[in-house]
Parts: sequence; structure tokens; C-alpha cells
Amino acid sequence: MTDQSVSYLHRKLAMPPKPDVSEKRTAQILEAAREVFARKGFHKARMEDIAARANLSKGTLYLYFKNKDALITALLDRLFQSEMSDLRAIQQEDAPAAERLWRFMETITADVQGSWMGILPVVYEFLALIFRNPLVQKAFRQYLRTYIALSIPIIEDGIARGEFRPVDPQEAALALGALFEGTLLLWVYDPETVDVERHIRSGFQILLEGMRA
Amino acid sequence: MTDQSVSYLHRKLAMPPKPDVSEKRTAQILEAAREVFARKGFHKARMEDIAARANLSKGTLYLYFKNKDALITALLDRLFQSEMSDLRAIQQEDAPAAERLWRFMETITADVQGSWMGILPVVYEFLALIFRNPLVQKAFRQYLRTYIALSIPIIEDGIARGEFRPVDPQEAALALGALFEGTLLLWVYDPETVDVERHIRSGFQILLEGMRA
DNA sequence: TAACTGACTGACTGGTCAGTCATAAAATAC
DNA sequence: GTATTTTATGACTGACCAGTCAGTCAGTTA
Repeated sequence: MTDQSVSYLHRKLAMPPKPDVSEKRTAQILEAAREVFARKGFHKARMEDIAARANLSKGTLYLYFKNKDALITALLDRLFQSEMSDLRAIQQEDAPAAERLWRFMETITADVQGSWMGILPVVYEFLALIFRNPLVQKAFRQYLRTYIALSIPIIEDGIARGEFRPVDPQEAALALGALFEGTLLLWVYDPETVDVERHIRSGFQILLEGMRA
Repeated sequence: MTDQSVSYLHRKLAMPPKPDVSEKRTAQILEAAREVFARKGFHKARMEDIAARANLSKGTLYLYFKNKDALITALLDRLFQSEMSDLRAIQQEDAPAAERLWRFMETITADVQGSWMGILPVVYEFLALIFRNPLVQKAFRQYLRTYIALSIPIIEDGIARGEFRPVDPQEAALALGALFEGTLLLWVYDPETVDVERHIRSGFQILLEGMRA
């Protein structure tokens, strides 16, 4: 994706032995942005707020990011990039398909319980943008497609082994994905009623039962 | 839209005895707000835009709503109020539980295909607010709880009749709800991959299969 | 020690927009 | 017909904030 960061402009051919601070700063600013955006939302978060949170001045933000939009976009990339690598990290060993799907879910759920709680507000902030921002559209689409591409083979394998009845693999993959994302959503609706871990587990169990041969 | 302006003026000339205009105006403004908010989002939608869409002037908006926030809140009420009545309208006749759940889902899905398409962007706009606005929190929570309160008895009934195996009714209800909301969400992620009607149906089928005694 | 450089700063500017209000027109009452 | 009230208008204002830029400073380098 287009790198909106400006800092590379300063890099000359033969860099003198000077610690390149720009990567550190970029990360520092993005982390501050994540926190402030989560707390205030994209609009009410002022560049000043982010700068303060990063212990920098407003002007410095503009040394590393062209404008507020570029900062938001960079955060989008960072978010989905880490999510993607989480998805791909899931081992594809030779276990029963049901078990592999379980582990698949558990890995993602663990992430939710860990880092995601701090970024869920930002994710839903992005979701509100999805209808009018092609970059955001692309990120979410890519996320879904990666998930599907990874889970369909597991389901197909399960069918081939006679572990599952011959469901449509894509339909099953989407059902599993929908159950996951939907449970998360319902938790956002009402954290008191929904226990993410428990209800993803129980819903998942019913679904797998429905797929069993 | 311009035509509406004309007819409205004509209607005004032929005033019935006591035409309480305020209810009509309120609805007129809310509908305009829904459209503009869906297109631009809460922040970028200017009061002027909404006024123009409603064929009124900005000042008039402030005769009916205290400020922009009040307008947004009123829209929230209107949205969830109609959703609630949709939920409650579902017949509770004496059919097999699976069939009643089917009809439950189909009713909501039909709504989605109809009016929801125009309000989904607004719903997700509200979702972004849920973390920092208690009113929005309350609305979503109420929605979930109503859904649960309505679907649990059906599931309990299905278990009592021996139609379903003894799953936890609330867990099953949440799984069904999550599947529904999640599929909608995945459709937003990637409308090309997900066919709302088909995939809600197929996911639902797997879930019900997993509940069968 | 003087010149240079890259990193950073924050006061300032220009544009935007929610909300106000003086004015007016239409509807109704008298 | 005139008075009163209800409804509507849109120019105006003040707050707000993204983005700019002239200037500071801590290290180099010569």
C-alpha cells in the first residue's frame, strides 16, 4: 500500500552512523493514535491529543504522516497486518478437522481477549467508514477472504475423511466466521449478557455438531 | 425531491382545520437525516445538508430538535423502535420450534433486504458510538435482550417437545443471533463473497441440525 | 569555534459549521 | 380588515482544529 510516511525523504544514500529514529517514531505515534482514537473516535481525536499522548508536538506528527487521514490509514494497515499474521500462524498439522477448527477459533479468541479489547473500538470506528472509504473496504474484504481461504481446506479435509457430512465448505466457513464475529458483536451490544469466550465456544460446538457426519 | 417541495407548499395552502404540522415535520427531518447520515456519516453530515434534503431551512431544524445530538438520538430511538416492533410482530403459533425459529429469522432477514439496506450504514455509525455513548449502549442492549427474551421460549419449547436435544437455551439463542448479525457483518466486509439471504439460511440450517435431538 | 543539519516545536491561519436571532410570512383569531 | 400566534428563514458569529512555517536546539562536521 502507499506509504504515506514522509520520513524516508530525509534518508540520504550514505547514512552516517546515526540511529534512524523514524521507525521508532512512526510506531510511537501509531500507538498513541490507537489509544486516542479508541477513546475519542476518529473525529473528536485532535492531532494535538495524539501528539501529547506520544510526548511529541503536533508539528512532529506531520513530519511522519502527511495528514490525519494518512495517519488513520496507516493505523488500518497496521491493525489488519497483525491480524493477518495471526490468522496465518495457525498450524496446519495432521489432526482431526474439528480439532483444527477449534484451535483456529481459540487462537483468534485469545487475541481478542488480549490485544483486541483495546482496539475493538477502533475496529468499529473503521467499520463505520467502510461504506465510504475504498481503502477500508479493501482491508476488511482481504481479511474475510484470507480467513475463508484458510478455513475451507480444513473443512474440505474433514469431509474427505468422513468426519463431516458433505456440507458446502464455503457455507460452513462463513457460518463459523459469522458466529465468531457475531458473538463479538453481541458482546459489544451487551457485555453483561454475553461472555465472549464461553459463547463462542458453545456456539461453535453446536455448529460442529451440525456438521458431523 | 424538488417535486416534494412543491406539493408540500400546495398542501400548506389547503390546510385542514388542525394540521399538527410538527409530527409531520419531525418525521420529515428524521427521514432526511437518515439519508444524509447514511451517505456522509454523522460528522460530515452538515445540518444544512439535512435541511436541504428535507426541503427546509437550517433554522427550522432547530425548531424541532434542540441540536444535532438530539437529532441523532431521536433517529436512534426511531430505528430501534421499528426494529423492536418487527421482532415482536412474529407470530407465536403452535408450530414445530424449528419452523418458528425459521420464520423468526426469515422475518428479520426480509426486513434487512427491504429497509435495512438503507439504514445499515447508520446502524454501524451508531455502533462506533456505542463505546462512548450510554444512550446508544442502552438501545443496542435493549435490542439484544428483547431478541433473547423472544427466542429462548421457542427453544425451550423445542427441547420440551423432544425436538431439540437439551442445549442451553440462552447459548443456543445467542448462537442463532450471532450467526445472523455476523453474516450481516461479513456481508458488509465483502458483499461480493457473501449473499446475506443464502448464507443466513445455510448457517441456520447447520445450527439447527446441531440442535436436533 | 563556526557552520551545518536533522529533529522538533507551537503560535498562527484559513476554513468549516453548529447554533442563534432578527425578520418575515402564513395561519388563525377577533 | 387588523391583531396575534405559529412557522419558517438564512445571514451571521464564535468556537474549533487541521495543517503550516518560521524558528529553536542538540549534536555533528570542518
